[in-house]
Amino acid sequence: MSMDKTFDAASAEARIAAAWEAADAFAAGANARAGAPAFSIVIPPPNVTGSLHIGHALNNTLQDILVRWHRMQGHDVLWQPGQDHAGIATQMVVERKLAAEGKPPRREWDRKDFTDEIWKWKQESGGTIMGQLKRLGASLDWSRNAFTMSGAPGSPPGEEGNFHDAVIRVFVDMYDKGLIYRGKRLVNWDPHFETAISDLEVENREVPGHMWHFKYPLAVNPDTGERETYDYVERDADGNVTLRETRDYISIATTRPETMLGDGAVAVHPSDARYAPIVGKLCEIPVGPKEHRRLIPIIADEYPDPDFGSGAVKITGAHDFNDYGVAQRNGIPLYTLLDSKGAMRSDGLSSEESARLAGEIARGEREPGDVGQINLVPDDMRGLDRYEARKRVVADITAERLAVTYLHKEIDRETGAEHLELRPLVDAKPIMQPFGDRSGVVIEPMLTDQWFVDTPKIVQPAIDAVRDGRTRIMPEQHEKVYFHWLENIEPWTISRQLWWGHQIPVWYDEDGNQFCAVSEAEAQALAPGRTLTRDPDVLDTWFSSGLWPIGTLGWPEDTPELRRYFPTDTLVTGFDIIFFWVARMMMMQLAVVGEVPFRNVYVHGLVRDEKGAKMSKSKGNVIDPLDLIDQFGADPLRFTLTSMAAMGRDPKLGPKHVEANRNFVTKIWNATRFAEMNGVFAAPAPGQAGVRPQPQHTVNRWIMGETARARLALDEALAAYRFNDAAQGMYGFVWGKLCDWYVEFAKPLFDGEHAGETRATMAWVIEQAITMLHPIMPFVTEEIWALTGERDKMLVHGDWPGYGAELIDEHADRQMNWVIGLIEGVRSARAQMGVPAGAKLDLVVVQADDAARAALAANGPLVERLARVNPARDGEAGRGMISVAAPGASFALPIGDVIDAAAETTRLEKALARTEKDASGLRGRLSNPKFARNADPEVIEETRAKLAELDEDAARTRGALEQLRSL
RNA sequence: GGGCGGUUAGCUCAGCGGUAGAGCACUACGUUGACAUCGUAGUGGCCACUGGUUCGAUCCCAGUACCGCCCA
Repeated sequence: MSMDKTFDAASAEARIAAAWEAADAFAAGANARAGAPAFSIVIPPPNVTGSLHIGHALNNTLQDILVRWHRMQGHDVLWQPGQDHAGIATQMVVERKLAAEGKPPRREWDRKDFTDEIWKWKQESGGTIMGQLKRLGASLDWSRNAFTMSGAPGSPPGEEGNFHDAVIRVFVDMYDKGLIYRGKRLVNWDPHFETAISDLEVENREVPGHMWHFKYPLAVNPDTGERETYDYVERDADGNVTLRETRDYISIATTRPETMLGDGAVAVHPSDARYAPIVGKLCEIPVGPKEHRRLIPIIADEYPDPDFGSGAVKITGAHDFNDYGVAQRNGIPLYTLLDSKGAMRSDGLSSEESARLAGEIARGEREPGDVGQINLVPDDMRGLDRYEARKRVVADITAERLAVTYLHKEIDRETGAEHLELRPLVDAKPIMQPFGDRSGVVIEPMLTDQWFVDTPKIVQPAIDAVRDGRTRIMPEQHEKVYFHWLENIEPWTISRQLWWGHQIPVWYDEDGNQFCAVSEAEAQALAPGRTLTRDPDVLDTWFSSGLWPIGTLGWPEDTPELRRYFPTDTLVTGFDIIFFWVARMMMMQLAVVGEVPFRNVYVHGLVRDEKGAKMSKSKGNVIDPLDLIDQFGADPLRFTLTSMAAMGRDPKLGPKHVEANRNFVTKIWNATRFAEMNGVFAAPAPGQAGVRPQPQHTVNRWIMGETARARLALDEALAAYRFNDAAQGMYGFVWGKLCDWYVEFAKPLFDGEHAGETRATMAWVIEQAITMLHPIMPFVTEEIWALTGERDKMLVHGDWPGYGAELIDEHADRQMNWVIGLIEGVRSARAQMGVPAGAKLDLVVVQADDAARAALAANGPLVERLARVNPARDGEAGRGMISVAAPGASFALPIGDVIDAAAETTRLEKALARTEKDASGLRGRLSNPKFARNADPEVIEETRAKLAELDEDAARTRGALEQLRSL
């Protein structure tokens, strides 16, 4: 056997992945010891429309590390795969596909035929991301792949499963407990998809907008036939009057003039003295045909901010969430103006009839009741798009001179004549607007009938579970976010006006009574003799993903998996779905099975580009993990993401980082290759492979201790979810200890009396290193494992080491650190004095204590080789020599007559200055009486010892300097 | 406006009571039995600012500035 010069990731990864799959290596319980504890993770289900992005790569790498780590410890591991059906996104993908194929739009399809099309699409293209996860090396139990729509009516063969049953069962259960209800509420409406969406699916973005200022004339007093007037008074902070005028109008500001048509009131703050005289009076909405102008009341409410705009706010309860609240509090009717596409309504009563009824309501002559039939859109605006209607309203009001105006002065450049003009006051200013996160269109608040989960009723157990530690969220700061959201929770809109999803299991009879049951037959049994119609809406996808932990394990059946793996151990996820998903899973699992879904939640950051910018298609800075895998291999990508996964930090990723870690893979590969070339893995004695050697030589004893330290640090880091520490610790051990020192130390030993034990030790250390690295870099380690011995199982099922401090030999440790220090000292002195790297120098022992002599005697050949010196001999420092100090010893290196005394003096003085600076700091501390009085005695002792060491070091350097000067 | 973070070497980040570390980058040297995807040595920091607590603060506390993110 001989190894190639580098690891060929491209060919090896496919081969190894196939071998794992053939061996069923990731199946639940694979490699489990008898009686081992269970460890389970459910994957955050990617959208069925999704493909692997860098966030998935991070998320699944971290899960895979935990899973492989536990599996190698012999635990009973399940990593549950699956996808969610992504209602809106999937429907959108298939609608687009049909359009591209020249087929009719969805509304012209039969519902069943359309969902059949989606199922067809799902079976052809829905598995993309699963294949991509395999390329990443994710060790999910593929045989258990789940889907949030499995088992739904109409699902094709191969999509049988319990998920639909679970979802329906939970809905019925929660309905029966009064936790789900239907009601007419203001919800976020997506005019593109023509469906309600939850507030979490709305993105608020600041966009350039306009604020118009309009005058609402006060009503005409029927007694006098004149418009009402009032004294409008403005005062400064000291109460001095700054403006006083008589007005017959109230001025309001709005960013949405088209909604004026549906105004139900004008509101001012109760403390606002400017408008106190007219609260309770009526004013006129200044749009629409003159003969149908409506009067609305001026009311007082806490909502308006007196300092904002004019301080008066128009109230359109059916089209704004804040206004809705004001309308509810004050009994103001909610007039709907828009249809489901975001155009002005053209249904309902005529505008004349509507205006008449609305007028009666405003004057208190009629109870508001259900105002759904009232359509206050004037005839000539019916059917207009919302933005067209806005232009029309603004133009009409301005033409009528009811816009608030300012005097615009223009001086003619040629004639110098002044031209004065009244212009409408329009502030161009950024406004926050809601957008649908899927459609990208502006969301409309709409008054519609929807289904809600009464979240305030089920939220407390989810809060308590984290409060009392049954579920732990890491990093801790996210607990605050979690609590804050749950403590201020709003009802959750769960109905969607879509076809792709779990249809709501509620039927209505002729009178609109509701019958909720798991099937039509059962609903019919509840309503004997009545004709039932099923609610056409489907459930929010997150309602089903909320049941992911129990649903994937077979609930509502009482399966062995559910008993074995639930609650799951750890959920690994991004902070962006703490609300969407984590909090809802907590609420729902607790509501349905009375148990937390997971014990730990590890929240990782968002992968950014190397400059720290969010990746986005529009910025063009998206990094495709598959490109990186193609270019460098999956292991370097995984290692890079892991080493950047510091808790609470966003990884900043660039290709050069991955390249650097590809070099790390090459480094391990070549260390192994070196070992292999030196017969390290050749024919071990029977039974010797994998057995821990018991070497005598300090070098071998030392590296075993370092291996144990690495193992302790690694397990500690992984147990604390400090993935970056795990990766960086292994990097330091493999590169800094194993390759830089141990391999170099071993070279001379291969020819001596310790050759046998050195080969055995090196074989063991490399085996340990790849075992420990396997969870982070599964491919290259599996390959090395196969190349370096006859194995009875793959490394994916390798035995996780359990050794620790007992392998650390203090004596070997001290001695090798001394040797390393000496070699570094000699190298440093040589380099600074410009001694050619190839030149071999004498090593003169000027002075040495017993320990130093023993260390030197035991490791002579190592020092000679790595410091490039001849065997040490006793002697005096003298002309042409440079000085090197090591603990308990000083050395001199003759570098010939050409020694640059000045350079050597500079070098030593620099070293001395450093030492003295450190020493004086310590001395200052020790001489401070308060330190002596208050500090821990142990600390004082340590400080003294450190100072003594520094003093000794300084004295040695000073001696060398003196000698240099005397020559 | 409310909340949560961050500010440490040129860059990316660790450290979080005892006077600062890593990787990358940079400089010089170098093909010594695996590795140039490499080796050796080095340069580089008022640990954002201002106070406080403490024998001692990069670390704890309070405030300020700037930069992010989330929610209004």
